[in-house]
Amino acid sequence: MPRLLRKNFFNRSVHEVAPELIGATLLIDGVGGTIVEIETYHHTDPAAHSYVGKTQRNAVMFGPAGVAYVYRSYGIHWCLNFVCEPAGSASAILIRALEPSEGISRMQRRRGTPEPRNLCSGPGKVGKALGVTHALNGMALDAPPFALYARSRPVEIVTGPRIGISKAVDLPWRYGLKGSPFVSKPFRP
DNA sequence: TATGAGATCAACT
DNA sequence: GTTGATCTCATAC
Repeated sequence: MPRLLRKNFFNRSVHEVAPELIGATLLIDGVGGTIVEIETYHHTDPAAHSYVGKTQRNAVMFGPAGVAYVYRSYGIHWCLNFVCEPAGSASAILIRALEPSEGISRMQRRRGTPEPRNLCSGPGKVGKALGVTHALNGMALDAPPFALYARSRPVEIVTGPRIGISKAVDLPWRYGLKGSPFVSKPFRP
């Protein structure tokens, strides 16, 4: 049986947590799969929502670790983050892509496409496929509807610059599962 | 394969 | 009024 990740798993720096999340399994209401791509954001990072201080939108980033931070992206998409580090550090990990494994038919229905490689290959797609909404903002990651399982075998990790940002574009804070065809964009060798 | 527009909203200038 | 931690579809090469 896989090991359930508890809240205190997130009570560390995003850069300690991130590599351990690659290969872990994320389910929401029984739907999801293996995490293959994430990005980290930190309060000292100009690209982070929390960089400019606490606002109504990013408030949960300033609270305890081990909860979800959900925000509306481009007015269209819901994007899911995991809040890390002790309270007040305002850092989080953006879930960018999954390899679908559970509830695939529900994801196909929500996404309107049958292609497994296209179900969760981007933060907005993950949000839609897993039914993420604002209602999940601030909710604990170790209680329903969330379920997070540690990876059961070692994985090879690749890193690179983050995607879709205009500040701090060179920081290599994008993490991926090496060779996975389910990432949002290929990692440069 | 690559580039561009439109969708749509909260935060910020 | 402008800008995004984006995606899809259309049109062009």
